[in-house]
Formats: sequence, structure tokens, C-alpha cells
Amino acid sequence: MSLRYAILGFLSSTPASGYQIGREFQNGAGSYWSALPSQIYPELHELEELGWVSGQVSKTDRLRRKIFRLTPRGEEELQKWVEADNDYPPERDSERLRLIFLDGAPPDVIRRHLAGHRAHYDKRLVVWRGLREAVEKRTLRQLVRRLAMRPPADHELVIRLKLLALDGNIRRAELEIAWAQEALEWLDALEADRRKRRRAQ
Amino acid sequence: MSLRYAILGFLSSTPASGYQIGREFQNGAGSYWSALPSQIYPELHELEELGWVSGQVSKTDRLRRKIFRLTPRGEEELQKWVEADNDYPPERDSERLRLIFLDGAPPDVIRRHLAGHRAHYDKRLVVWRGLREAVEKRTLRQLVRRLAMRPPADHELVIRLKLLALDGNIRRAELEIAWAQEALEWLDALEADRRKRRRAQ
DNA sequence: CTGCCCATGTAAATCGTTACATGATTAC
DNA sequence: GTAATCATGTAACGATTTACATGGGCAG
Repeated sequence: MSLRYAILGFLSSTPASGYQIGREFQNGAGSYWSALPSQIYPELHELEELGWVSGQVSKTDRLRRKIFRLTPRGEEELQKWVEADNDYPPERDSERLRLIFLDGAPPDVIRRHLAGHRAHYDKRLVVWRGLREAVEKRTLRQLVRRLAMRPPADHELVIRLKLLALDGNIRRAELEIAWAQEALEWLDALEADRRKRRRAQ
Repeated sequence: MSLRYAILGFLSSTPASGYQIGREFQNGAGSYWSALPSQIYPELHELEELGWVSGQVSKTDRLRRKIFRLTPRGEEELQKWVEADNDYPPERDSERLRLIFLDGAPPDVIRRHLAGHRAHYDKRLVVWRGLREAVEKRTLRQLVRRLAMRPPADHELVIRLKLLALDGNIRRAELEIAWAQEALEWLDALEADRRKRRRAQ
């Protein structure tokens, strides 16, 4: 169900076409939910049938884009969902799974995995930090649009919550990087020790 | 595809029935992958058809349990998967999604969400810490069985990798708790400040 | 006029959850 | 005997990914 509300959330800052939503929901982009166009277009149609969004093909535009916007009903439903208790997803971590079963593999393979882990979160970190800066400088498009449709008294909270969420993700990424780094160092020490012992025999 | 290998991994420490696998894969249990019996039983049958596991109904047992064990082929396939590069899943975080759209909600609702976040990871933390202790004391069943089928020279690595994975999860949980805690304190300060300003007017 | 990005979709397959069914064993 | 737990499944639904299809606009 979250995709539905991720779309509503996006549209609560600005009207947009399915294509624009698709770009934002591409993995690596700034949003907290990812989905492919093949999932987004049908969902938009369902939302339209529900009357939670309304779409109209722009006439001024040569590109036959269909721009969707939240209806009052959609806004209500979004708010209801947002305030509801969260269901945390079950644990599913394929990298951890690999790691604990790598106990029969050569150290270089373990090293490759840890380095890959670090590299993955290095990339994520760059994205999150970039977004954080864009929020602080008020250059993030989504944020600017959201602020524009709200009373100035709310601006601080809007920004603070965005920063809070981003900081959480930044700290997660930093943690994973530090963890992998320490693990790599431990692995190096372990191997040095083993080489020493082999020589000592 | 990961479920398949999570099952193979489990069976690489000890033969087991679908029911036993089901208990371990219950969320909250110690494994890094969760799944329900309705997914596990069919997967075991597919694995049997592939010849990666072989199951036989125990005759000494009054309960008609079917015990599965890895075949050599299954061991090979597991090792291949374990060593392969990991595909990290796309970002999907419904709690973050809620948080950034909570900017129109009353502070108490935000507080409830942050407290819920902390509570969730408090629970996870207890589980991970418990498992860590059980690994250190060598009382964890899965671990004992895995060690039993390996040369003593490998024991340290087996244990270290388990601890490494658990420490990662413990640190994740601690991070989420600290993050939520700090956010709650910030929220308290914000509200105190607002009350003060309102009085000052 | 060719290749790239914009733009919108459908169909099939895979993965995961929810709901339902059934029977045997064990503890009270 | 009856409730809880053991044990194994099937069917339907929902969510996600992969593959495929189509056509317009724009830059070189």
C-alpha cells in the first residue's frame, strides 16, 4: 500500500505527470520510496478512479503529458495514512546472509564483500548529503514548492522534518561504512597474524 | 531468489524440516531472512526437484516430519550464491515517508511516531543482543551444529563472522534509537520554545 | 534521418502475504 | 475432552520486476 501514499505525498507538494513521478521514484533519487513506471502508471489510474487524484492532459504543452493533482479527498486520505502507526517490514538482508555463510570462503572473497558494502553506502551517502545541502540552501525543487503552498509559520517545521529524515539516512550510511571499514581492518589483522604463525611454525 | 539461499544456508548447518525452518524464519527470530510457511513448503519442494536438497520422512518419529538435507549440488549452489556480488534492494522506508509528510500534523502525532520508532528498535536490539550473547557463550543451537561439522581451525572465523553480522545489526538498532531519542528531545525543546513565545506575546 | 530522451503504457513472471484446510500429538 | 502446539500444505491476492510496445520531439 505504501506506493499509493508515496505518490500522494509527492503530489501533495506539487502536481506532476506520471513520468515526473517516475524520475523521482527511480532508485538513487531523493525520495524514500522507489518504483518503476510500470507500477506508477496503473497506480495513478486507480487513484484517479478512487477520486484521490485528478489528471488532465495539458493543452498548452506539445508533449501530451497528463498532469495529476491531489483532490481534497486525496489530501485527507494521505493525512490519515501519514498519521497512522507504521508497520515495520520483516528483516530481509541478503548481504548479512551472505556474510555469515562466507565462513568457508577465502579471505579475499570476504574482503570483496565488505569493500562492496562500503562502496554501496559511500554512494548512498553522497546522495543523502547532497540532498541535505539542497534542503539547507532551499534549492531542492520539491521543498521550494512545498514551502510555497504553506504559511511561513510552518516553514521551520517542514524543513526540520526533512533534515531529520535525511540525517537519519546519513547516519545509517556512515554507520555501514564504518562497520565495513572496521571489519576490513580486522580481516587484515587476522591475515597478518595467520601469516606470522605459519612462518613461526 | 534469496529465500532459496536462505533455506540452503540454514540447511548447511543442520538438516531440518519445513516446520523448523519456518520457526527460524519467523520475524523476530535470529535469521537474516524472514518468510512464512506458505512460502517455505513450496520452495522446499522446488529445491527437491532441482536436486539441491533431499527430504525423507523420518520413520523413528511418530510425527510424520520430512527432514531435508543439503545435497553436494546444493552445497555448491549455495557457495556460488554466497560468494556472488550482492544486489542491494531499492530504498523503501515507509516510516521516513510518513515523517516528512507529518509536517502538517500536531506535535503529539510526530512524537508518537518517533516513540514508536524507538520502541521498534528497542525490541530488535534485545533480540540481537541476546543472539550475540548466545554466540559468545556458544549456546546458539545453529552455531553449535555448524561448528560440529567443521575443522577446529575454522571455528574462530565462523564465530567472528557471526559476531560481525550481529554487531552490525546491534549498531543499526542503537543508531535508530539514538536518532529517535534526539529527535524527541528536539521536539520537546521546540514546543517549550513555542509556549514561551506565546506567553511573551 | 538517426539516435536520444520524453512520455505512456500492457503483459507476464516472480515474490510475498493472507486466508483457509486438515490432521496428529501433547499437556492440562 | 479440549486447547495448544506440531506439522504440512493450497488458493487467492497483492506488490514488484522484467520484458515488450509505441509514438512524438529535438539535436546533430
